[in-house]
Amino acid sequence: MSRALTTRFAPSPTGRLHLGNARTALFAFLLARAAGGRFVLRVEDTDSERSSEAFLEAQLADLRWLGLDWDAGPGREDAAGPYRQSQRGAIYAEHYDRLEREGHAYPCYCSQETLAVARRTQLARGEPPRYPGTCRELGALGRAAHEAAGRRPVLRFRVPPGQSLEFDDLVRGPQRFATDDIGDFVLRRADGVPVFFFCNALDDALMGVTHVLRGEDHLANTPRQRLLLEALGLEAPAYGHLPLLVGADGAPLSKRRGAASLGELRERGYLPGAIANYLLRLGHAGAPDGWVEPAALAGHFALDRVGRAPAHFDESQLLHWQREAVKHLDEAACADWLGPALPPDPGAGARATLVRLLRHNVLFPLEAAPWAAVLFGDLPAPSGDAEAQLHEAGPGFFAAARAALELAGPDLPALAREIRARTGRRGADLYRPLRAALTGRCDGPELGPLLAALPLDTIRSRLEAAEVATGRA
RNA sequence: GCUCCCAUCGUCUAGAGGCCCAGGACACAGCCCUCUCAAGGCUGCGACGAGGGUUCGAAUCCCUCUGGGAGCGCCA
Repeated sequence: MSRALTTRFAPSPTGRLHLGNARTALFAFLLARAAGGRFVLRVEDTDSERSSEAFLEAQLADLRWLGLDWDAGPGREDAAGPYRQSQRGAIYAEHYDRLEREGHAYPCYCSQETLAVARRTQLARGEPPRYPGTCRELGALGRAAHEAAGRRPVLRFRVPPGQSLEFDDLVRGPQRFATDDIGDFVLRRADGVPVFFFCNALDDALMGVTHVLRGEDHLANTPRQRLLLEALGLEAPAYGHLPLLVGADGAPLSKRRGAASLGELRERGYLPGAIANYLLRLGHAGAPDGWVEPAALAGHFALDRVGRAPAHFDESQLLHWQREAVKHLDEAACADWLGPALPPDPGAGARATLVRLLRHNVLFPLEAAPWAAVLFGDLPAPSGDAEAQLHEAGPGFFAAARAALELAGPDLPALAREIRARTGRRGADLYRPLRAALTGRCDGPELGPLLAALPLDTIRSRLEAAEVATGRA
């Protein structure tokens, strides 16, 4: 029976997720969904020093927000769990024993200083730095001596010499490595903590992962991990290495260089669909030109359309997808999105009115906030161009507008007709000063609905204020 | 230092020897529409990193250079 295609995302909770992580996660998720397979989330928290519960919670929240639901992982345990590496110590111990028993791994007592010196000399000689093999053939006696001296060994994998390793990378094609280019690598630190190479590969195999998508920086790890799994008699997944995401300066995105985290983008009001639509097209061809609904994303993802060159993150592109995302928001979702940025309770139904008015006029919730004041509070001081608009029209215009309002009411077509009859103004000459007086600015939603949403008294007093401000005789 | 990878408009990309004096999207500029902003429509700007080959013909194949990236850890 063939296993369902299974992918995974395996973050370390040592910080917030950034866009590069998000893209890797998204692609893995889409690959699974496109094939009707499974998506697993595994937490690589073996480094208790740097991992934190708070980061873990934040990462899980960010992934859920992006729409990446895992079939197995934290909160969705199954027989292959636990899905936190910090809870898998017994499993690792068992495999360490086996590796050592069968001669695939050996204890190494070399000090870090010794190794650093060796590395330096190798580098100076123009050789690649590699473990010199000092402890490789250490007998029982030698070990006993080190132990007696109180040294704690690391466990090293014995890389078989003289072999050529070949495999197909899911995105980069055929790869070939020589085992002679790979030094014996560490599987377990002296303090007993398992290292990435080991638990990452082992867990993938144990959790039934069939396709691993990860950053290009892991490409050279792949032969080691395949070697390791082979020694354990486990089936290795297929690996695909995604090109890195780089910033405008061409340097890889990293949190410490100010790359925005997913969480920050979210706090700034970006919509998950905007992020996903952008990411789908970053270093990946074949997506249609227009907006793709989140649920349809998987249908547009194909591994063979993933590029091999580093992709630049460009916020103006993200902004475009944000615009699309807002456009495709329904009213309820829009209210949820805008809600937190609006004042507590501008009054019954007021919030819904605001949302309806602003739906197509703002890109971020922050831009909506000032409108709450415009509609239901005191008018902020007019902008410069609004003020110019006011003076261009003059007090007579606003006096006429006030009189017209008493006759026609707040219905824009009727009101405009009445004002036109009294002032001779029409079109832009009529609407723009009206807008300026009513909102204190020159941009914003359509005037008709705006007028209908404003209390009649507010309209009156703002027209009067404009008349006074422009110098009523 | 050594090994490996990558290279088309500002950005994401199409392009797998003639369909390409290179197509699309975003951005930018202009025009139209319009009470404004946005949206929408139209037009424009804009690239095969350089040099050598191979070929009747190269963005596509080969070589060199340049530029960028990755890896070589008791980091993940």
